[in-house]
Amino acid sequence: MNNKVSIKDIARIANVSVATVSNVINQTGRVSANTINKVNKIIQEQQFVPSASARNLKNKNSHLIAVVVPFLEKGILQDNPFYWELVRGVENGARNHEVQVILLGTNEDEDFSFVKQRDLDGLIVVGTFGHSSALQKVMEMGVPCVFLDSYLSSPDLYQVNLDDEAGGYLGTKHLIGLGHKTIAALTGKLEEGGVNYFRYQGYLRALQECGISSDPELVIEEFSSIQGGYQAAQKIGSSKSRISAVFAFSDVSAMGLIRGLHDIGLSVPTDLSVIGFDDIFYTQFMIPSLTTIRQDVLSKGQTAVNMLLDQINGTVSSTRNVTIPVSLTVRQSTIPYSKKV
Amino acid sequence: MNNKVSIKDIARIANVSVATVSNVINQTGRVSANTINKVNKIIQEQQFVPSASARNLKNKNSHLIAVVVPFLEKGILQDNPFYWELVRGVENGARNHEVQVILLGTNEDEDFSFVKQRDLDGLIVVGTFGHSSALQKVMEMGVPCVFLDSYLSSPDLYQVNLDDEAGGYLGTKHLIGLGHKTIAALTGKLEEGGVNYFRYQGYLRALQECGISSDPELVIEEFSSIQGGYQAAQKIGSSKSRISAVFAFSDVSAMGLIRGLHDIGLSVPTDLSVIGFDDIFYTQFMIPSLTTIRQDVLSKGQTAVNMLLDQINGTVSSTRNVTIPVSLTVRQSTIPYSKKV
DNA sequence: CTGAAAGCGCTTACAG
DNA sequence: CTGAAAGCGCTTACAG
Repeated sequence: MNNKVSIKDIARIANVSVATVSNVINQTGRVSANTINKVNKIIQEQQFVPSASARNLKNKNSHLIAVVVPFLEKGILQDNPFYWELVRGVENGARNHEVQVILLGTNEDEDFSFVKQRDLDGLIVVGTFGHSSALQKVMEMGVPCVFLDSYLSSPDLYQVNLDDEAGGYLGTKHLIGLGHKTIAALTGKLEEGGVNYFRYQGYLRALQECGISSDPELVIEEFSSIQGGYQAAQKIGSSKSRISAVFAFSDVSAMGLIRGLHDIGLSVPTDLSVIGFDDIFYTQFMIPSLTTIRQDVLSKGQTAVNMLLDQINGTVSSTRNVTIPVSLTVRQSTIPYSKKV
Repeated sequence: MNNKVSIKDIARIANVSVATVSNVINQTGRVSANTINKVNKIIQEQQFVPSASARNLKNKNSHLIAVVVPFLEKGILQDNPFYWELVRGVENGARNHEVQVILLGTNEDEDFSFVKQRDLDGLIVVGTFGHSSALQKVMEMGVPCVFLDSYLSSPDLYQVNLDDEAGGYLGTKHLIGLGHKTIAALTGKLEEGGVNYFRYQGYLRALQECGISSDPELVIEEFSSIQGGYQAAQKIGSSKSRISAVFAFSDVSAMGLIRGLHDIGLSVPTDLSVIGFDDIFYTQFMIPSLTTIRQDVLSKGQTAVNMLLDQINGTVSSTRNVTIPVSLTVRQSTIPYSKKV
């Protein structure tokens, strides 16, 4: 390629030692103002950029972090705009601190050898579970790590989670407040300790608080995707219970659901009220626009990098556990039970 | 951190030289079967992973590529699921070839010094223009590179583009075939040589072919986003021309448009037909579902990595220019002019 | 078939 | 204030 100029070349041209060049680059040691200027000028002229590999070899820090997201199926990342939002946040946070981010998909049998191989400074792992082997391996390596949406029980771990329980509660309360009593929950897979699990707990709490008994028949565990939502419509349409509202635990499943209901002759919100979760970009433009529980995914990503960098730099950060708040955004897809046709 | 084991440790334990260990790792030189077994066993036991930095320092290849995507605003990546789709494709393609991918946002004044710094094997650059300074810099460095959606005139450059002109043509023909004659184009920014520009050329060609004169009044250059589409609805609603159909050059703008029309009392498709472009994940679940020009973004990303890796490995690849095909997907948002109410 | 040695491009005590 | 030298963990001729 281009015959790269090295610190040696700079030293030769400037008539100083490489140690001195190194010192001006890193602003270490004592160097005279004159030398500093001379060397810097030559660095400019030669467009010299220090080699990350060589530095890494000495320093053991790569200024590289990886964001590790789970694969949907073998070898392909999840088809969910949610991850993009997250990754955007991470890129943004990392950029301001001069570390670069490697994007990596993993399945359960990942051995995380890339961490050693590249001497990664840290890891952001999204959506693991307590029983996952990933967790074990990462802990063994002792590499700085922040877990996202993972709800791990060990208090030593750095984690950022959403206030999922509150979200489940808020959404359900909203529906109850509108006079709905038979409220289905389109939960997605309900793994104990998973994101959906906590949203479900919030749903239950709201119900209980209002003296509405929960009914297992109203819990639909369809896969939390647009297709899952679409299929759930069938079950809801044919339910014996007189469901008047549905709480979908993701916006994408709400979207699929609404279309599914439409296809079997049920309209939102006139026949059923629907509330989603996430507040992805399209919700406010849907017809009807979607009432939802809002979370700030971008800031979730940013928070995660910041925690990671604090950890890497040994900055004392007292909090290992951050919970991102949620809020209710009311739009057109939910109406009072009394206005139902 | 963890006291990493090096090739030296392996050599010591195995009672051989580091050269020999290196040879078994890389399957180079001549090593006896016995030694190979012995060394490999120890490598396993010690969970030895060679240091990428050390290797890179010798070999000058980092097994690292970067995908460079433009920022929306200062420091934050574009809020468009399209990029996630692309990046997914890249990750997938890279994974199979043991290179890892760094995700990087850039603005116009990026100096690309990270390429030298990290000794990147290659670059995938999305959405540049011919006049961009990025292009200049990348060419100067002589680093292997593939441009996506960039339409650069130099024939030496490796490029992957969509058949945008055909897309514009196909969509317009569809509308004309349905009997529409006054067809607005919601183009997004029309930079010459840009993606939207070619879609627009296709639109013009279809019009001309059918003897319909084009009318500049029907071209709306609103920003190609959901908000842009929403705002465009105003212009269309208040147009003097009796517009019966709109070709939105992106699905997201079509989504915003449909909602915007709805808010001023116009329904799709009864009052106006609307066709989009891209076929993003939600289109078929919209109410009405969206007729659109489909492109396979995932395979676009995969194609790009493959071209890049061929280039890096010096594999003879005759084609420097790949054009991804488009197709028309007819759904509910477009109906015959005659059925208009 | 195996090993000693140089060198990739840096940083970091240490001496002066 | 400046420089000589060792060393980070590998690879690669070269000798044997």
